[in-house]
Amino acid sequence: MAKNDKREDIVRAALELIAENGFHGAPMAMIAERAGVGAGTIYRYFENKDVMITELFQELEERSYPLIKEGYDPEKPLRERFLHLNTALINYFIKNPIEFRFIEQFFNSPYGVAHRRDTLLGTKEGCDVFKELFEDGITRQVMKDLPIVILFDLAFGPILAVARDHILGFIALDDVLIARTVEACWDAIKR
Amino acid sequence: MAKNDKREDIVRAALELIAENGFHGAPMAMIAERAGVGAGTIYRYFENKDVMITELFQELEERSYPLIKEGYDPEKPLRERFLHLNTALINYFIKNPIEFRFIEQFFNSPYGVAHRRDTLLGTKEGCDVFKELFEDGITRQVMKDLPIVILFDLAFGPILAVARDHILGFIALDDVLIARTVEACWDAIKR
DNA sequence: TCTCCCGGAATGAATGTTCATTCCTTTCTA
DNA sequence: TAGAAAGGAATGAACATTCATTCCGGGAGA
Repeated sequence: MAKNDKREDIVRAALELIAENGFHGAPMAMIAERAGVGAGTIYRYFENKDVMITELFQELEERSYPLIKEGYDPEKPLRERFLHLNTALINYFIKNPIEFRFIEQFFNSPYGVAHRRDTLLGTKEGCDVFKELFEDGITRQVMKDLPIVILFDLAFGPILAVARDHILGFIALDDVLIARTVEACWDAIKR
Repeated sequence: MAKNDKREDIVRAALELIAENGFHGAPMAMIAERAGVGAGTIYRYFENKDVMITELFQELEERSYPLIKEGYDPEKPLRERFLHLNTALINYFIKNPIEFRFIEQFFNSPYGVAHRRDTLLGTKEGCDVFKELFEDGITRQVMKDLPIVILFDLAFGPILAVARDHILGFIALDDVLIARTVEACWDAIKR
């Protein structure tokens, strides 16, 4: 029990500090202090900082994936499925700003490039639902016949940008604005 | 003459190393070595690393802005103007991958957030042409009536993502693919 | 024409700081 | 009381920055 508590404290502290200040604004000593833990203790739970960051990301991924798929019905029409997923995604981001900022940092770092390479090219599970959705959309001629990667970019590029602008305070998203933004993404990929 | 040469060498070396390895993979000593210059020499041209990075970005901005505006005709119809600008932008990125990667690093760092704040909220010149274009599009009811910031994100989010994926080798863009991607961005923002 | 200085430019070893990681000590727990 | 867990001072590597020293071009004087 105490073991998991301590690990949880470290994870939360690392997440917060990295989200706030980036990887290089989150020294291990500072993470330890915020977690209320000795500097050496972190190394009882994680081999080193790199491993810690990678595991942190994986845990976030596993935690968020079910939330985003919640209520997803693969029998519904394509458009509806897309709107559902993208709305869930943007809502997850703005309701979990700390997590979002960490994910952003992760993707914009060497870790993220490797991860993207595995996901897009390799044989790694992950965005299965999205991939299926796009492949389905192309074969049924509902979406533009573009490489999957470009469809991804058209669909998620703006979502990430909008979420970031909301979290940084450049816009104030509400449900209406979110719905209209997601619709606009649909316009970009639909035929 | 020799003076500018040396400064040029430093700028080029810094640009390359930061684009390749990020800010933290480009120590001053390494920049100096690649520039063929003593470590102390850099400080004859730039007050410190922060100032160097900021000036680097400003120089890139000044150099690229005219290239993107080249051939832009404010009298043409909105759609045509948008396609022209966005195509020029993506072409600039994929023809200058080093510059693109540096700009990406810059925007995904505390430097970039400050810059974005100034550009979007403050009274800083910069994306005048784009801002005018979007405002024009909204008042003429050709574009969706969304906050300018969201239109920016819909238009440029995918462009950045696609350029990155091309440069990292995840897709191979050609003129046709570029044209179709830019059209898709137009679909996202048009009414 | 040749020599000798002078001053700014360039250099890179030295400095001080920040950090990840280690490892010996202390504190729990069973 | 033994053994595991936690703590945090110590270590050493990596860095940005400084500064005493060297280099070099060109101008004055012979």
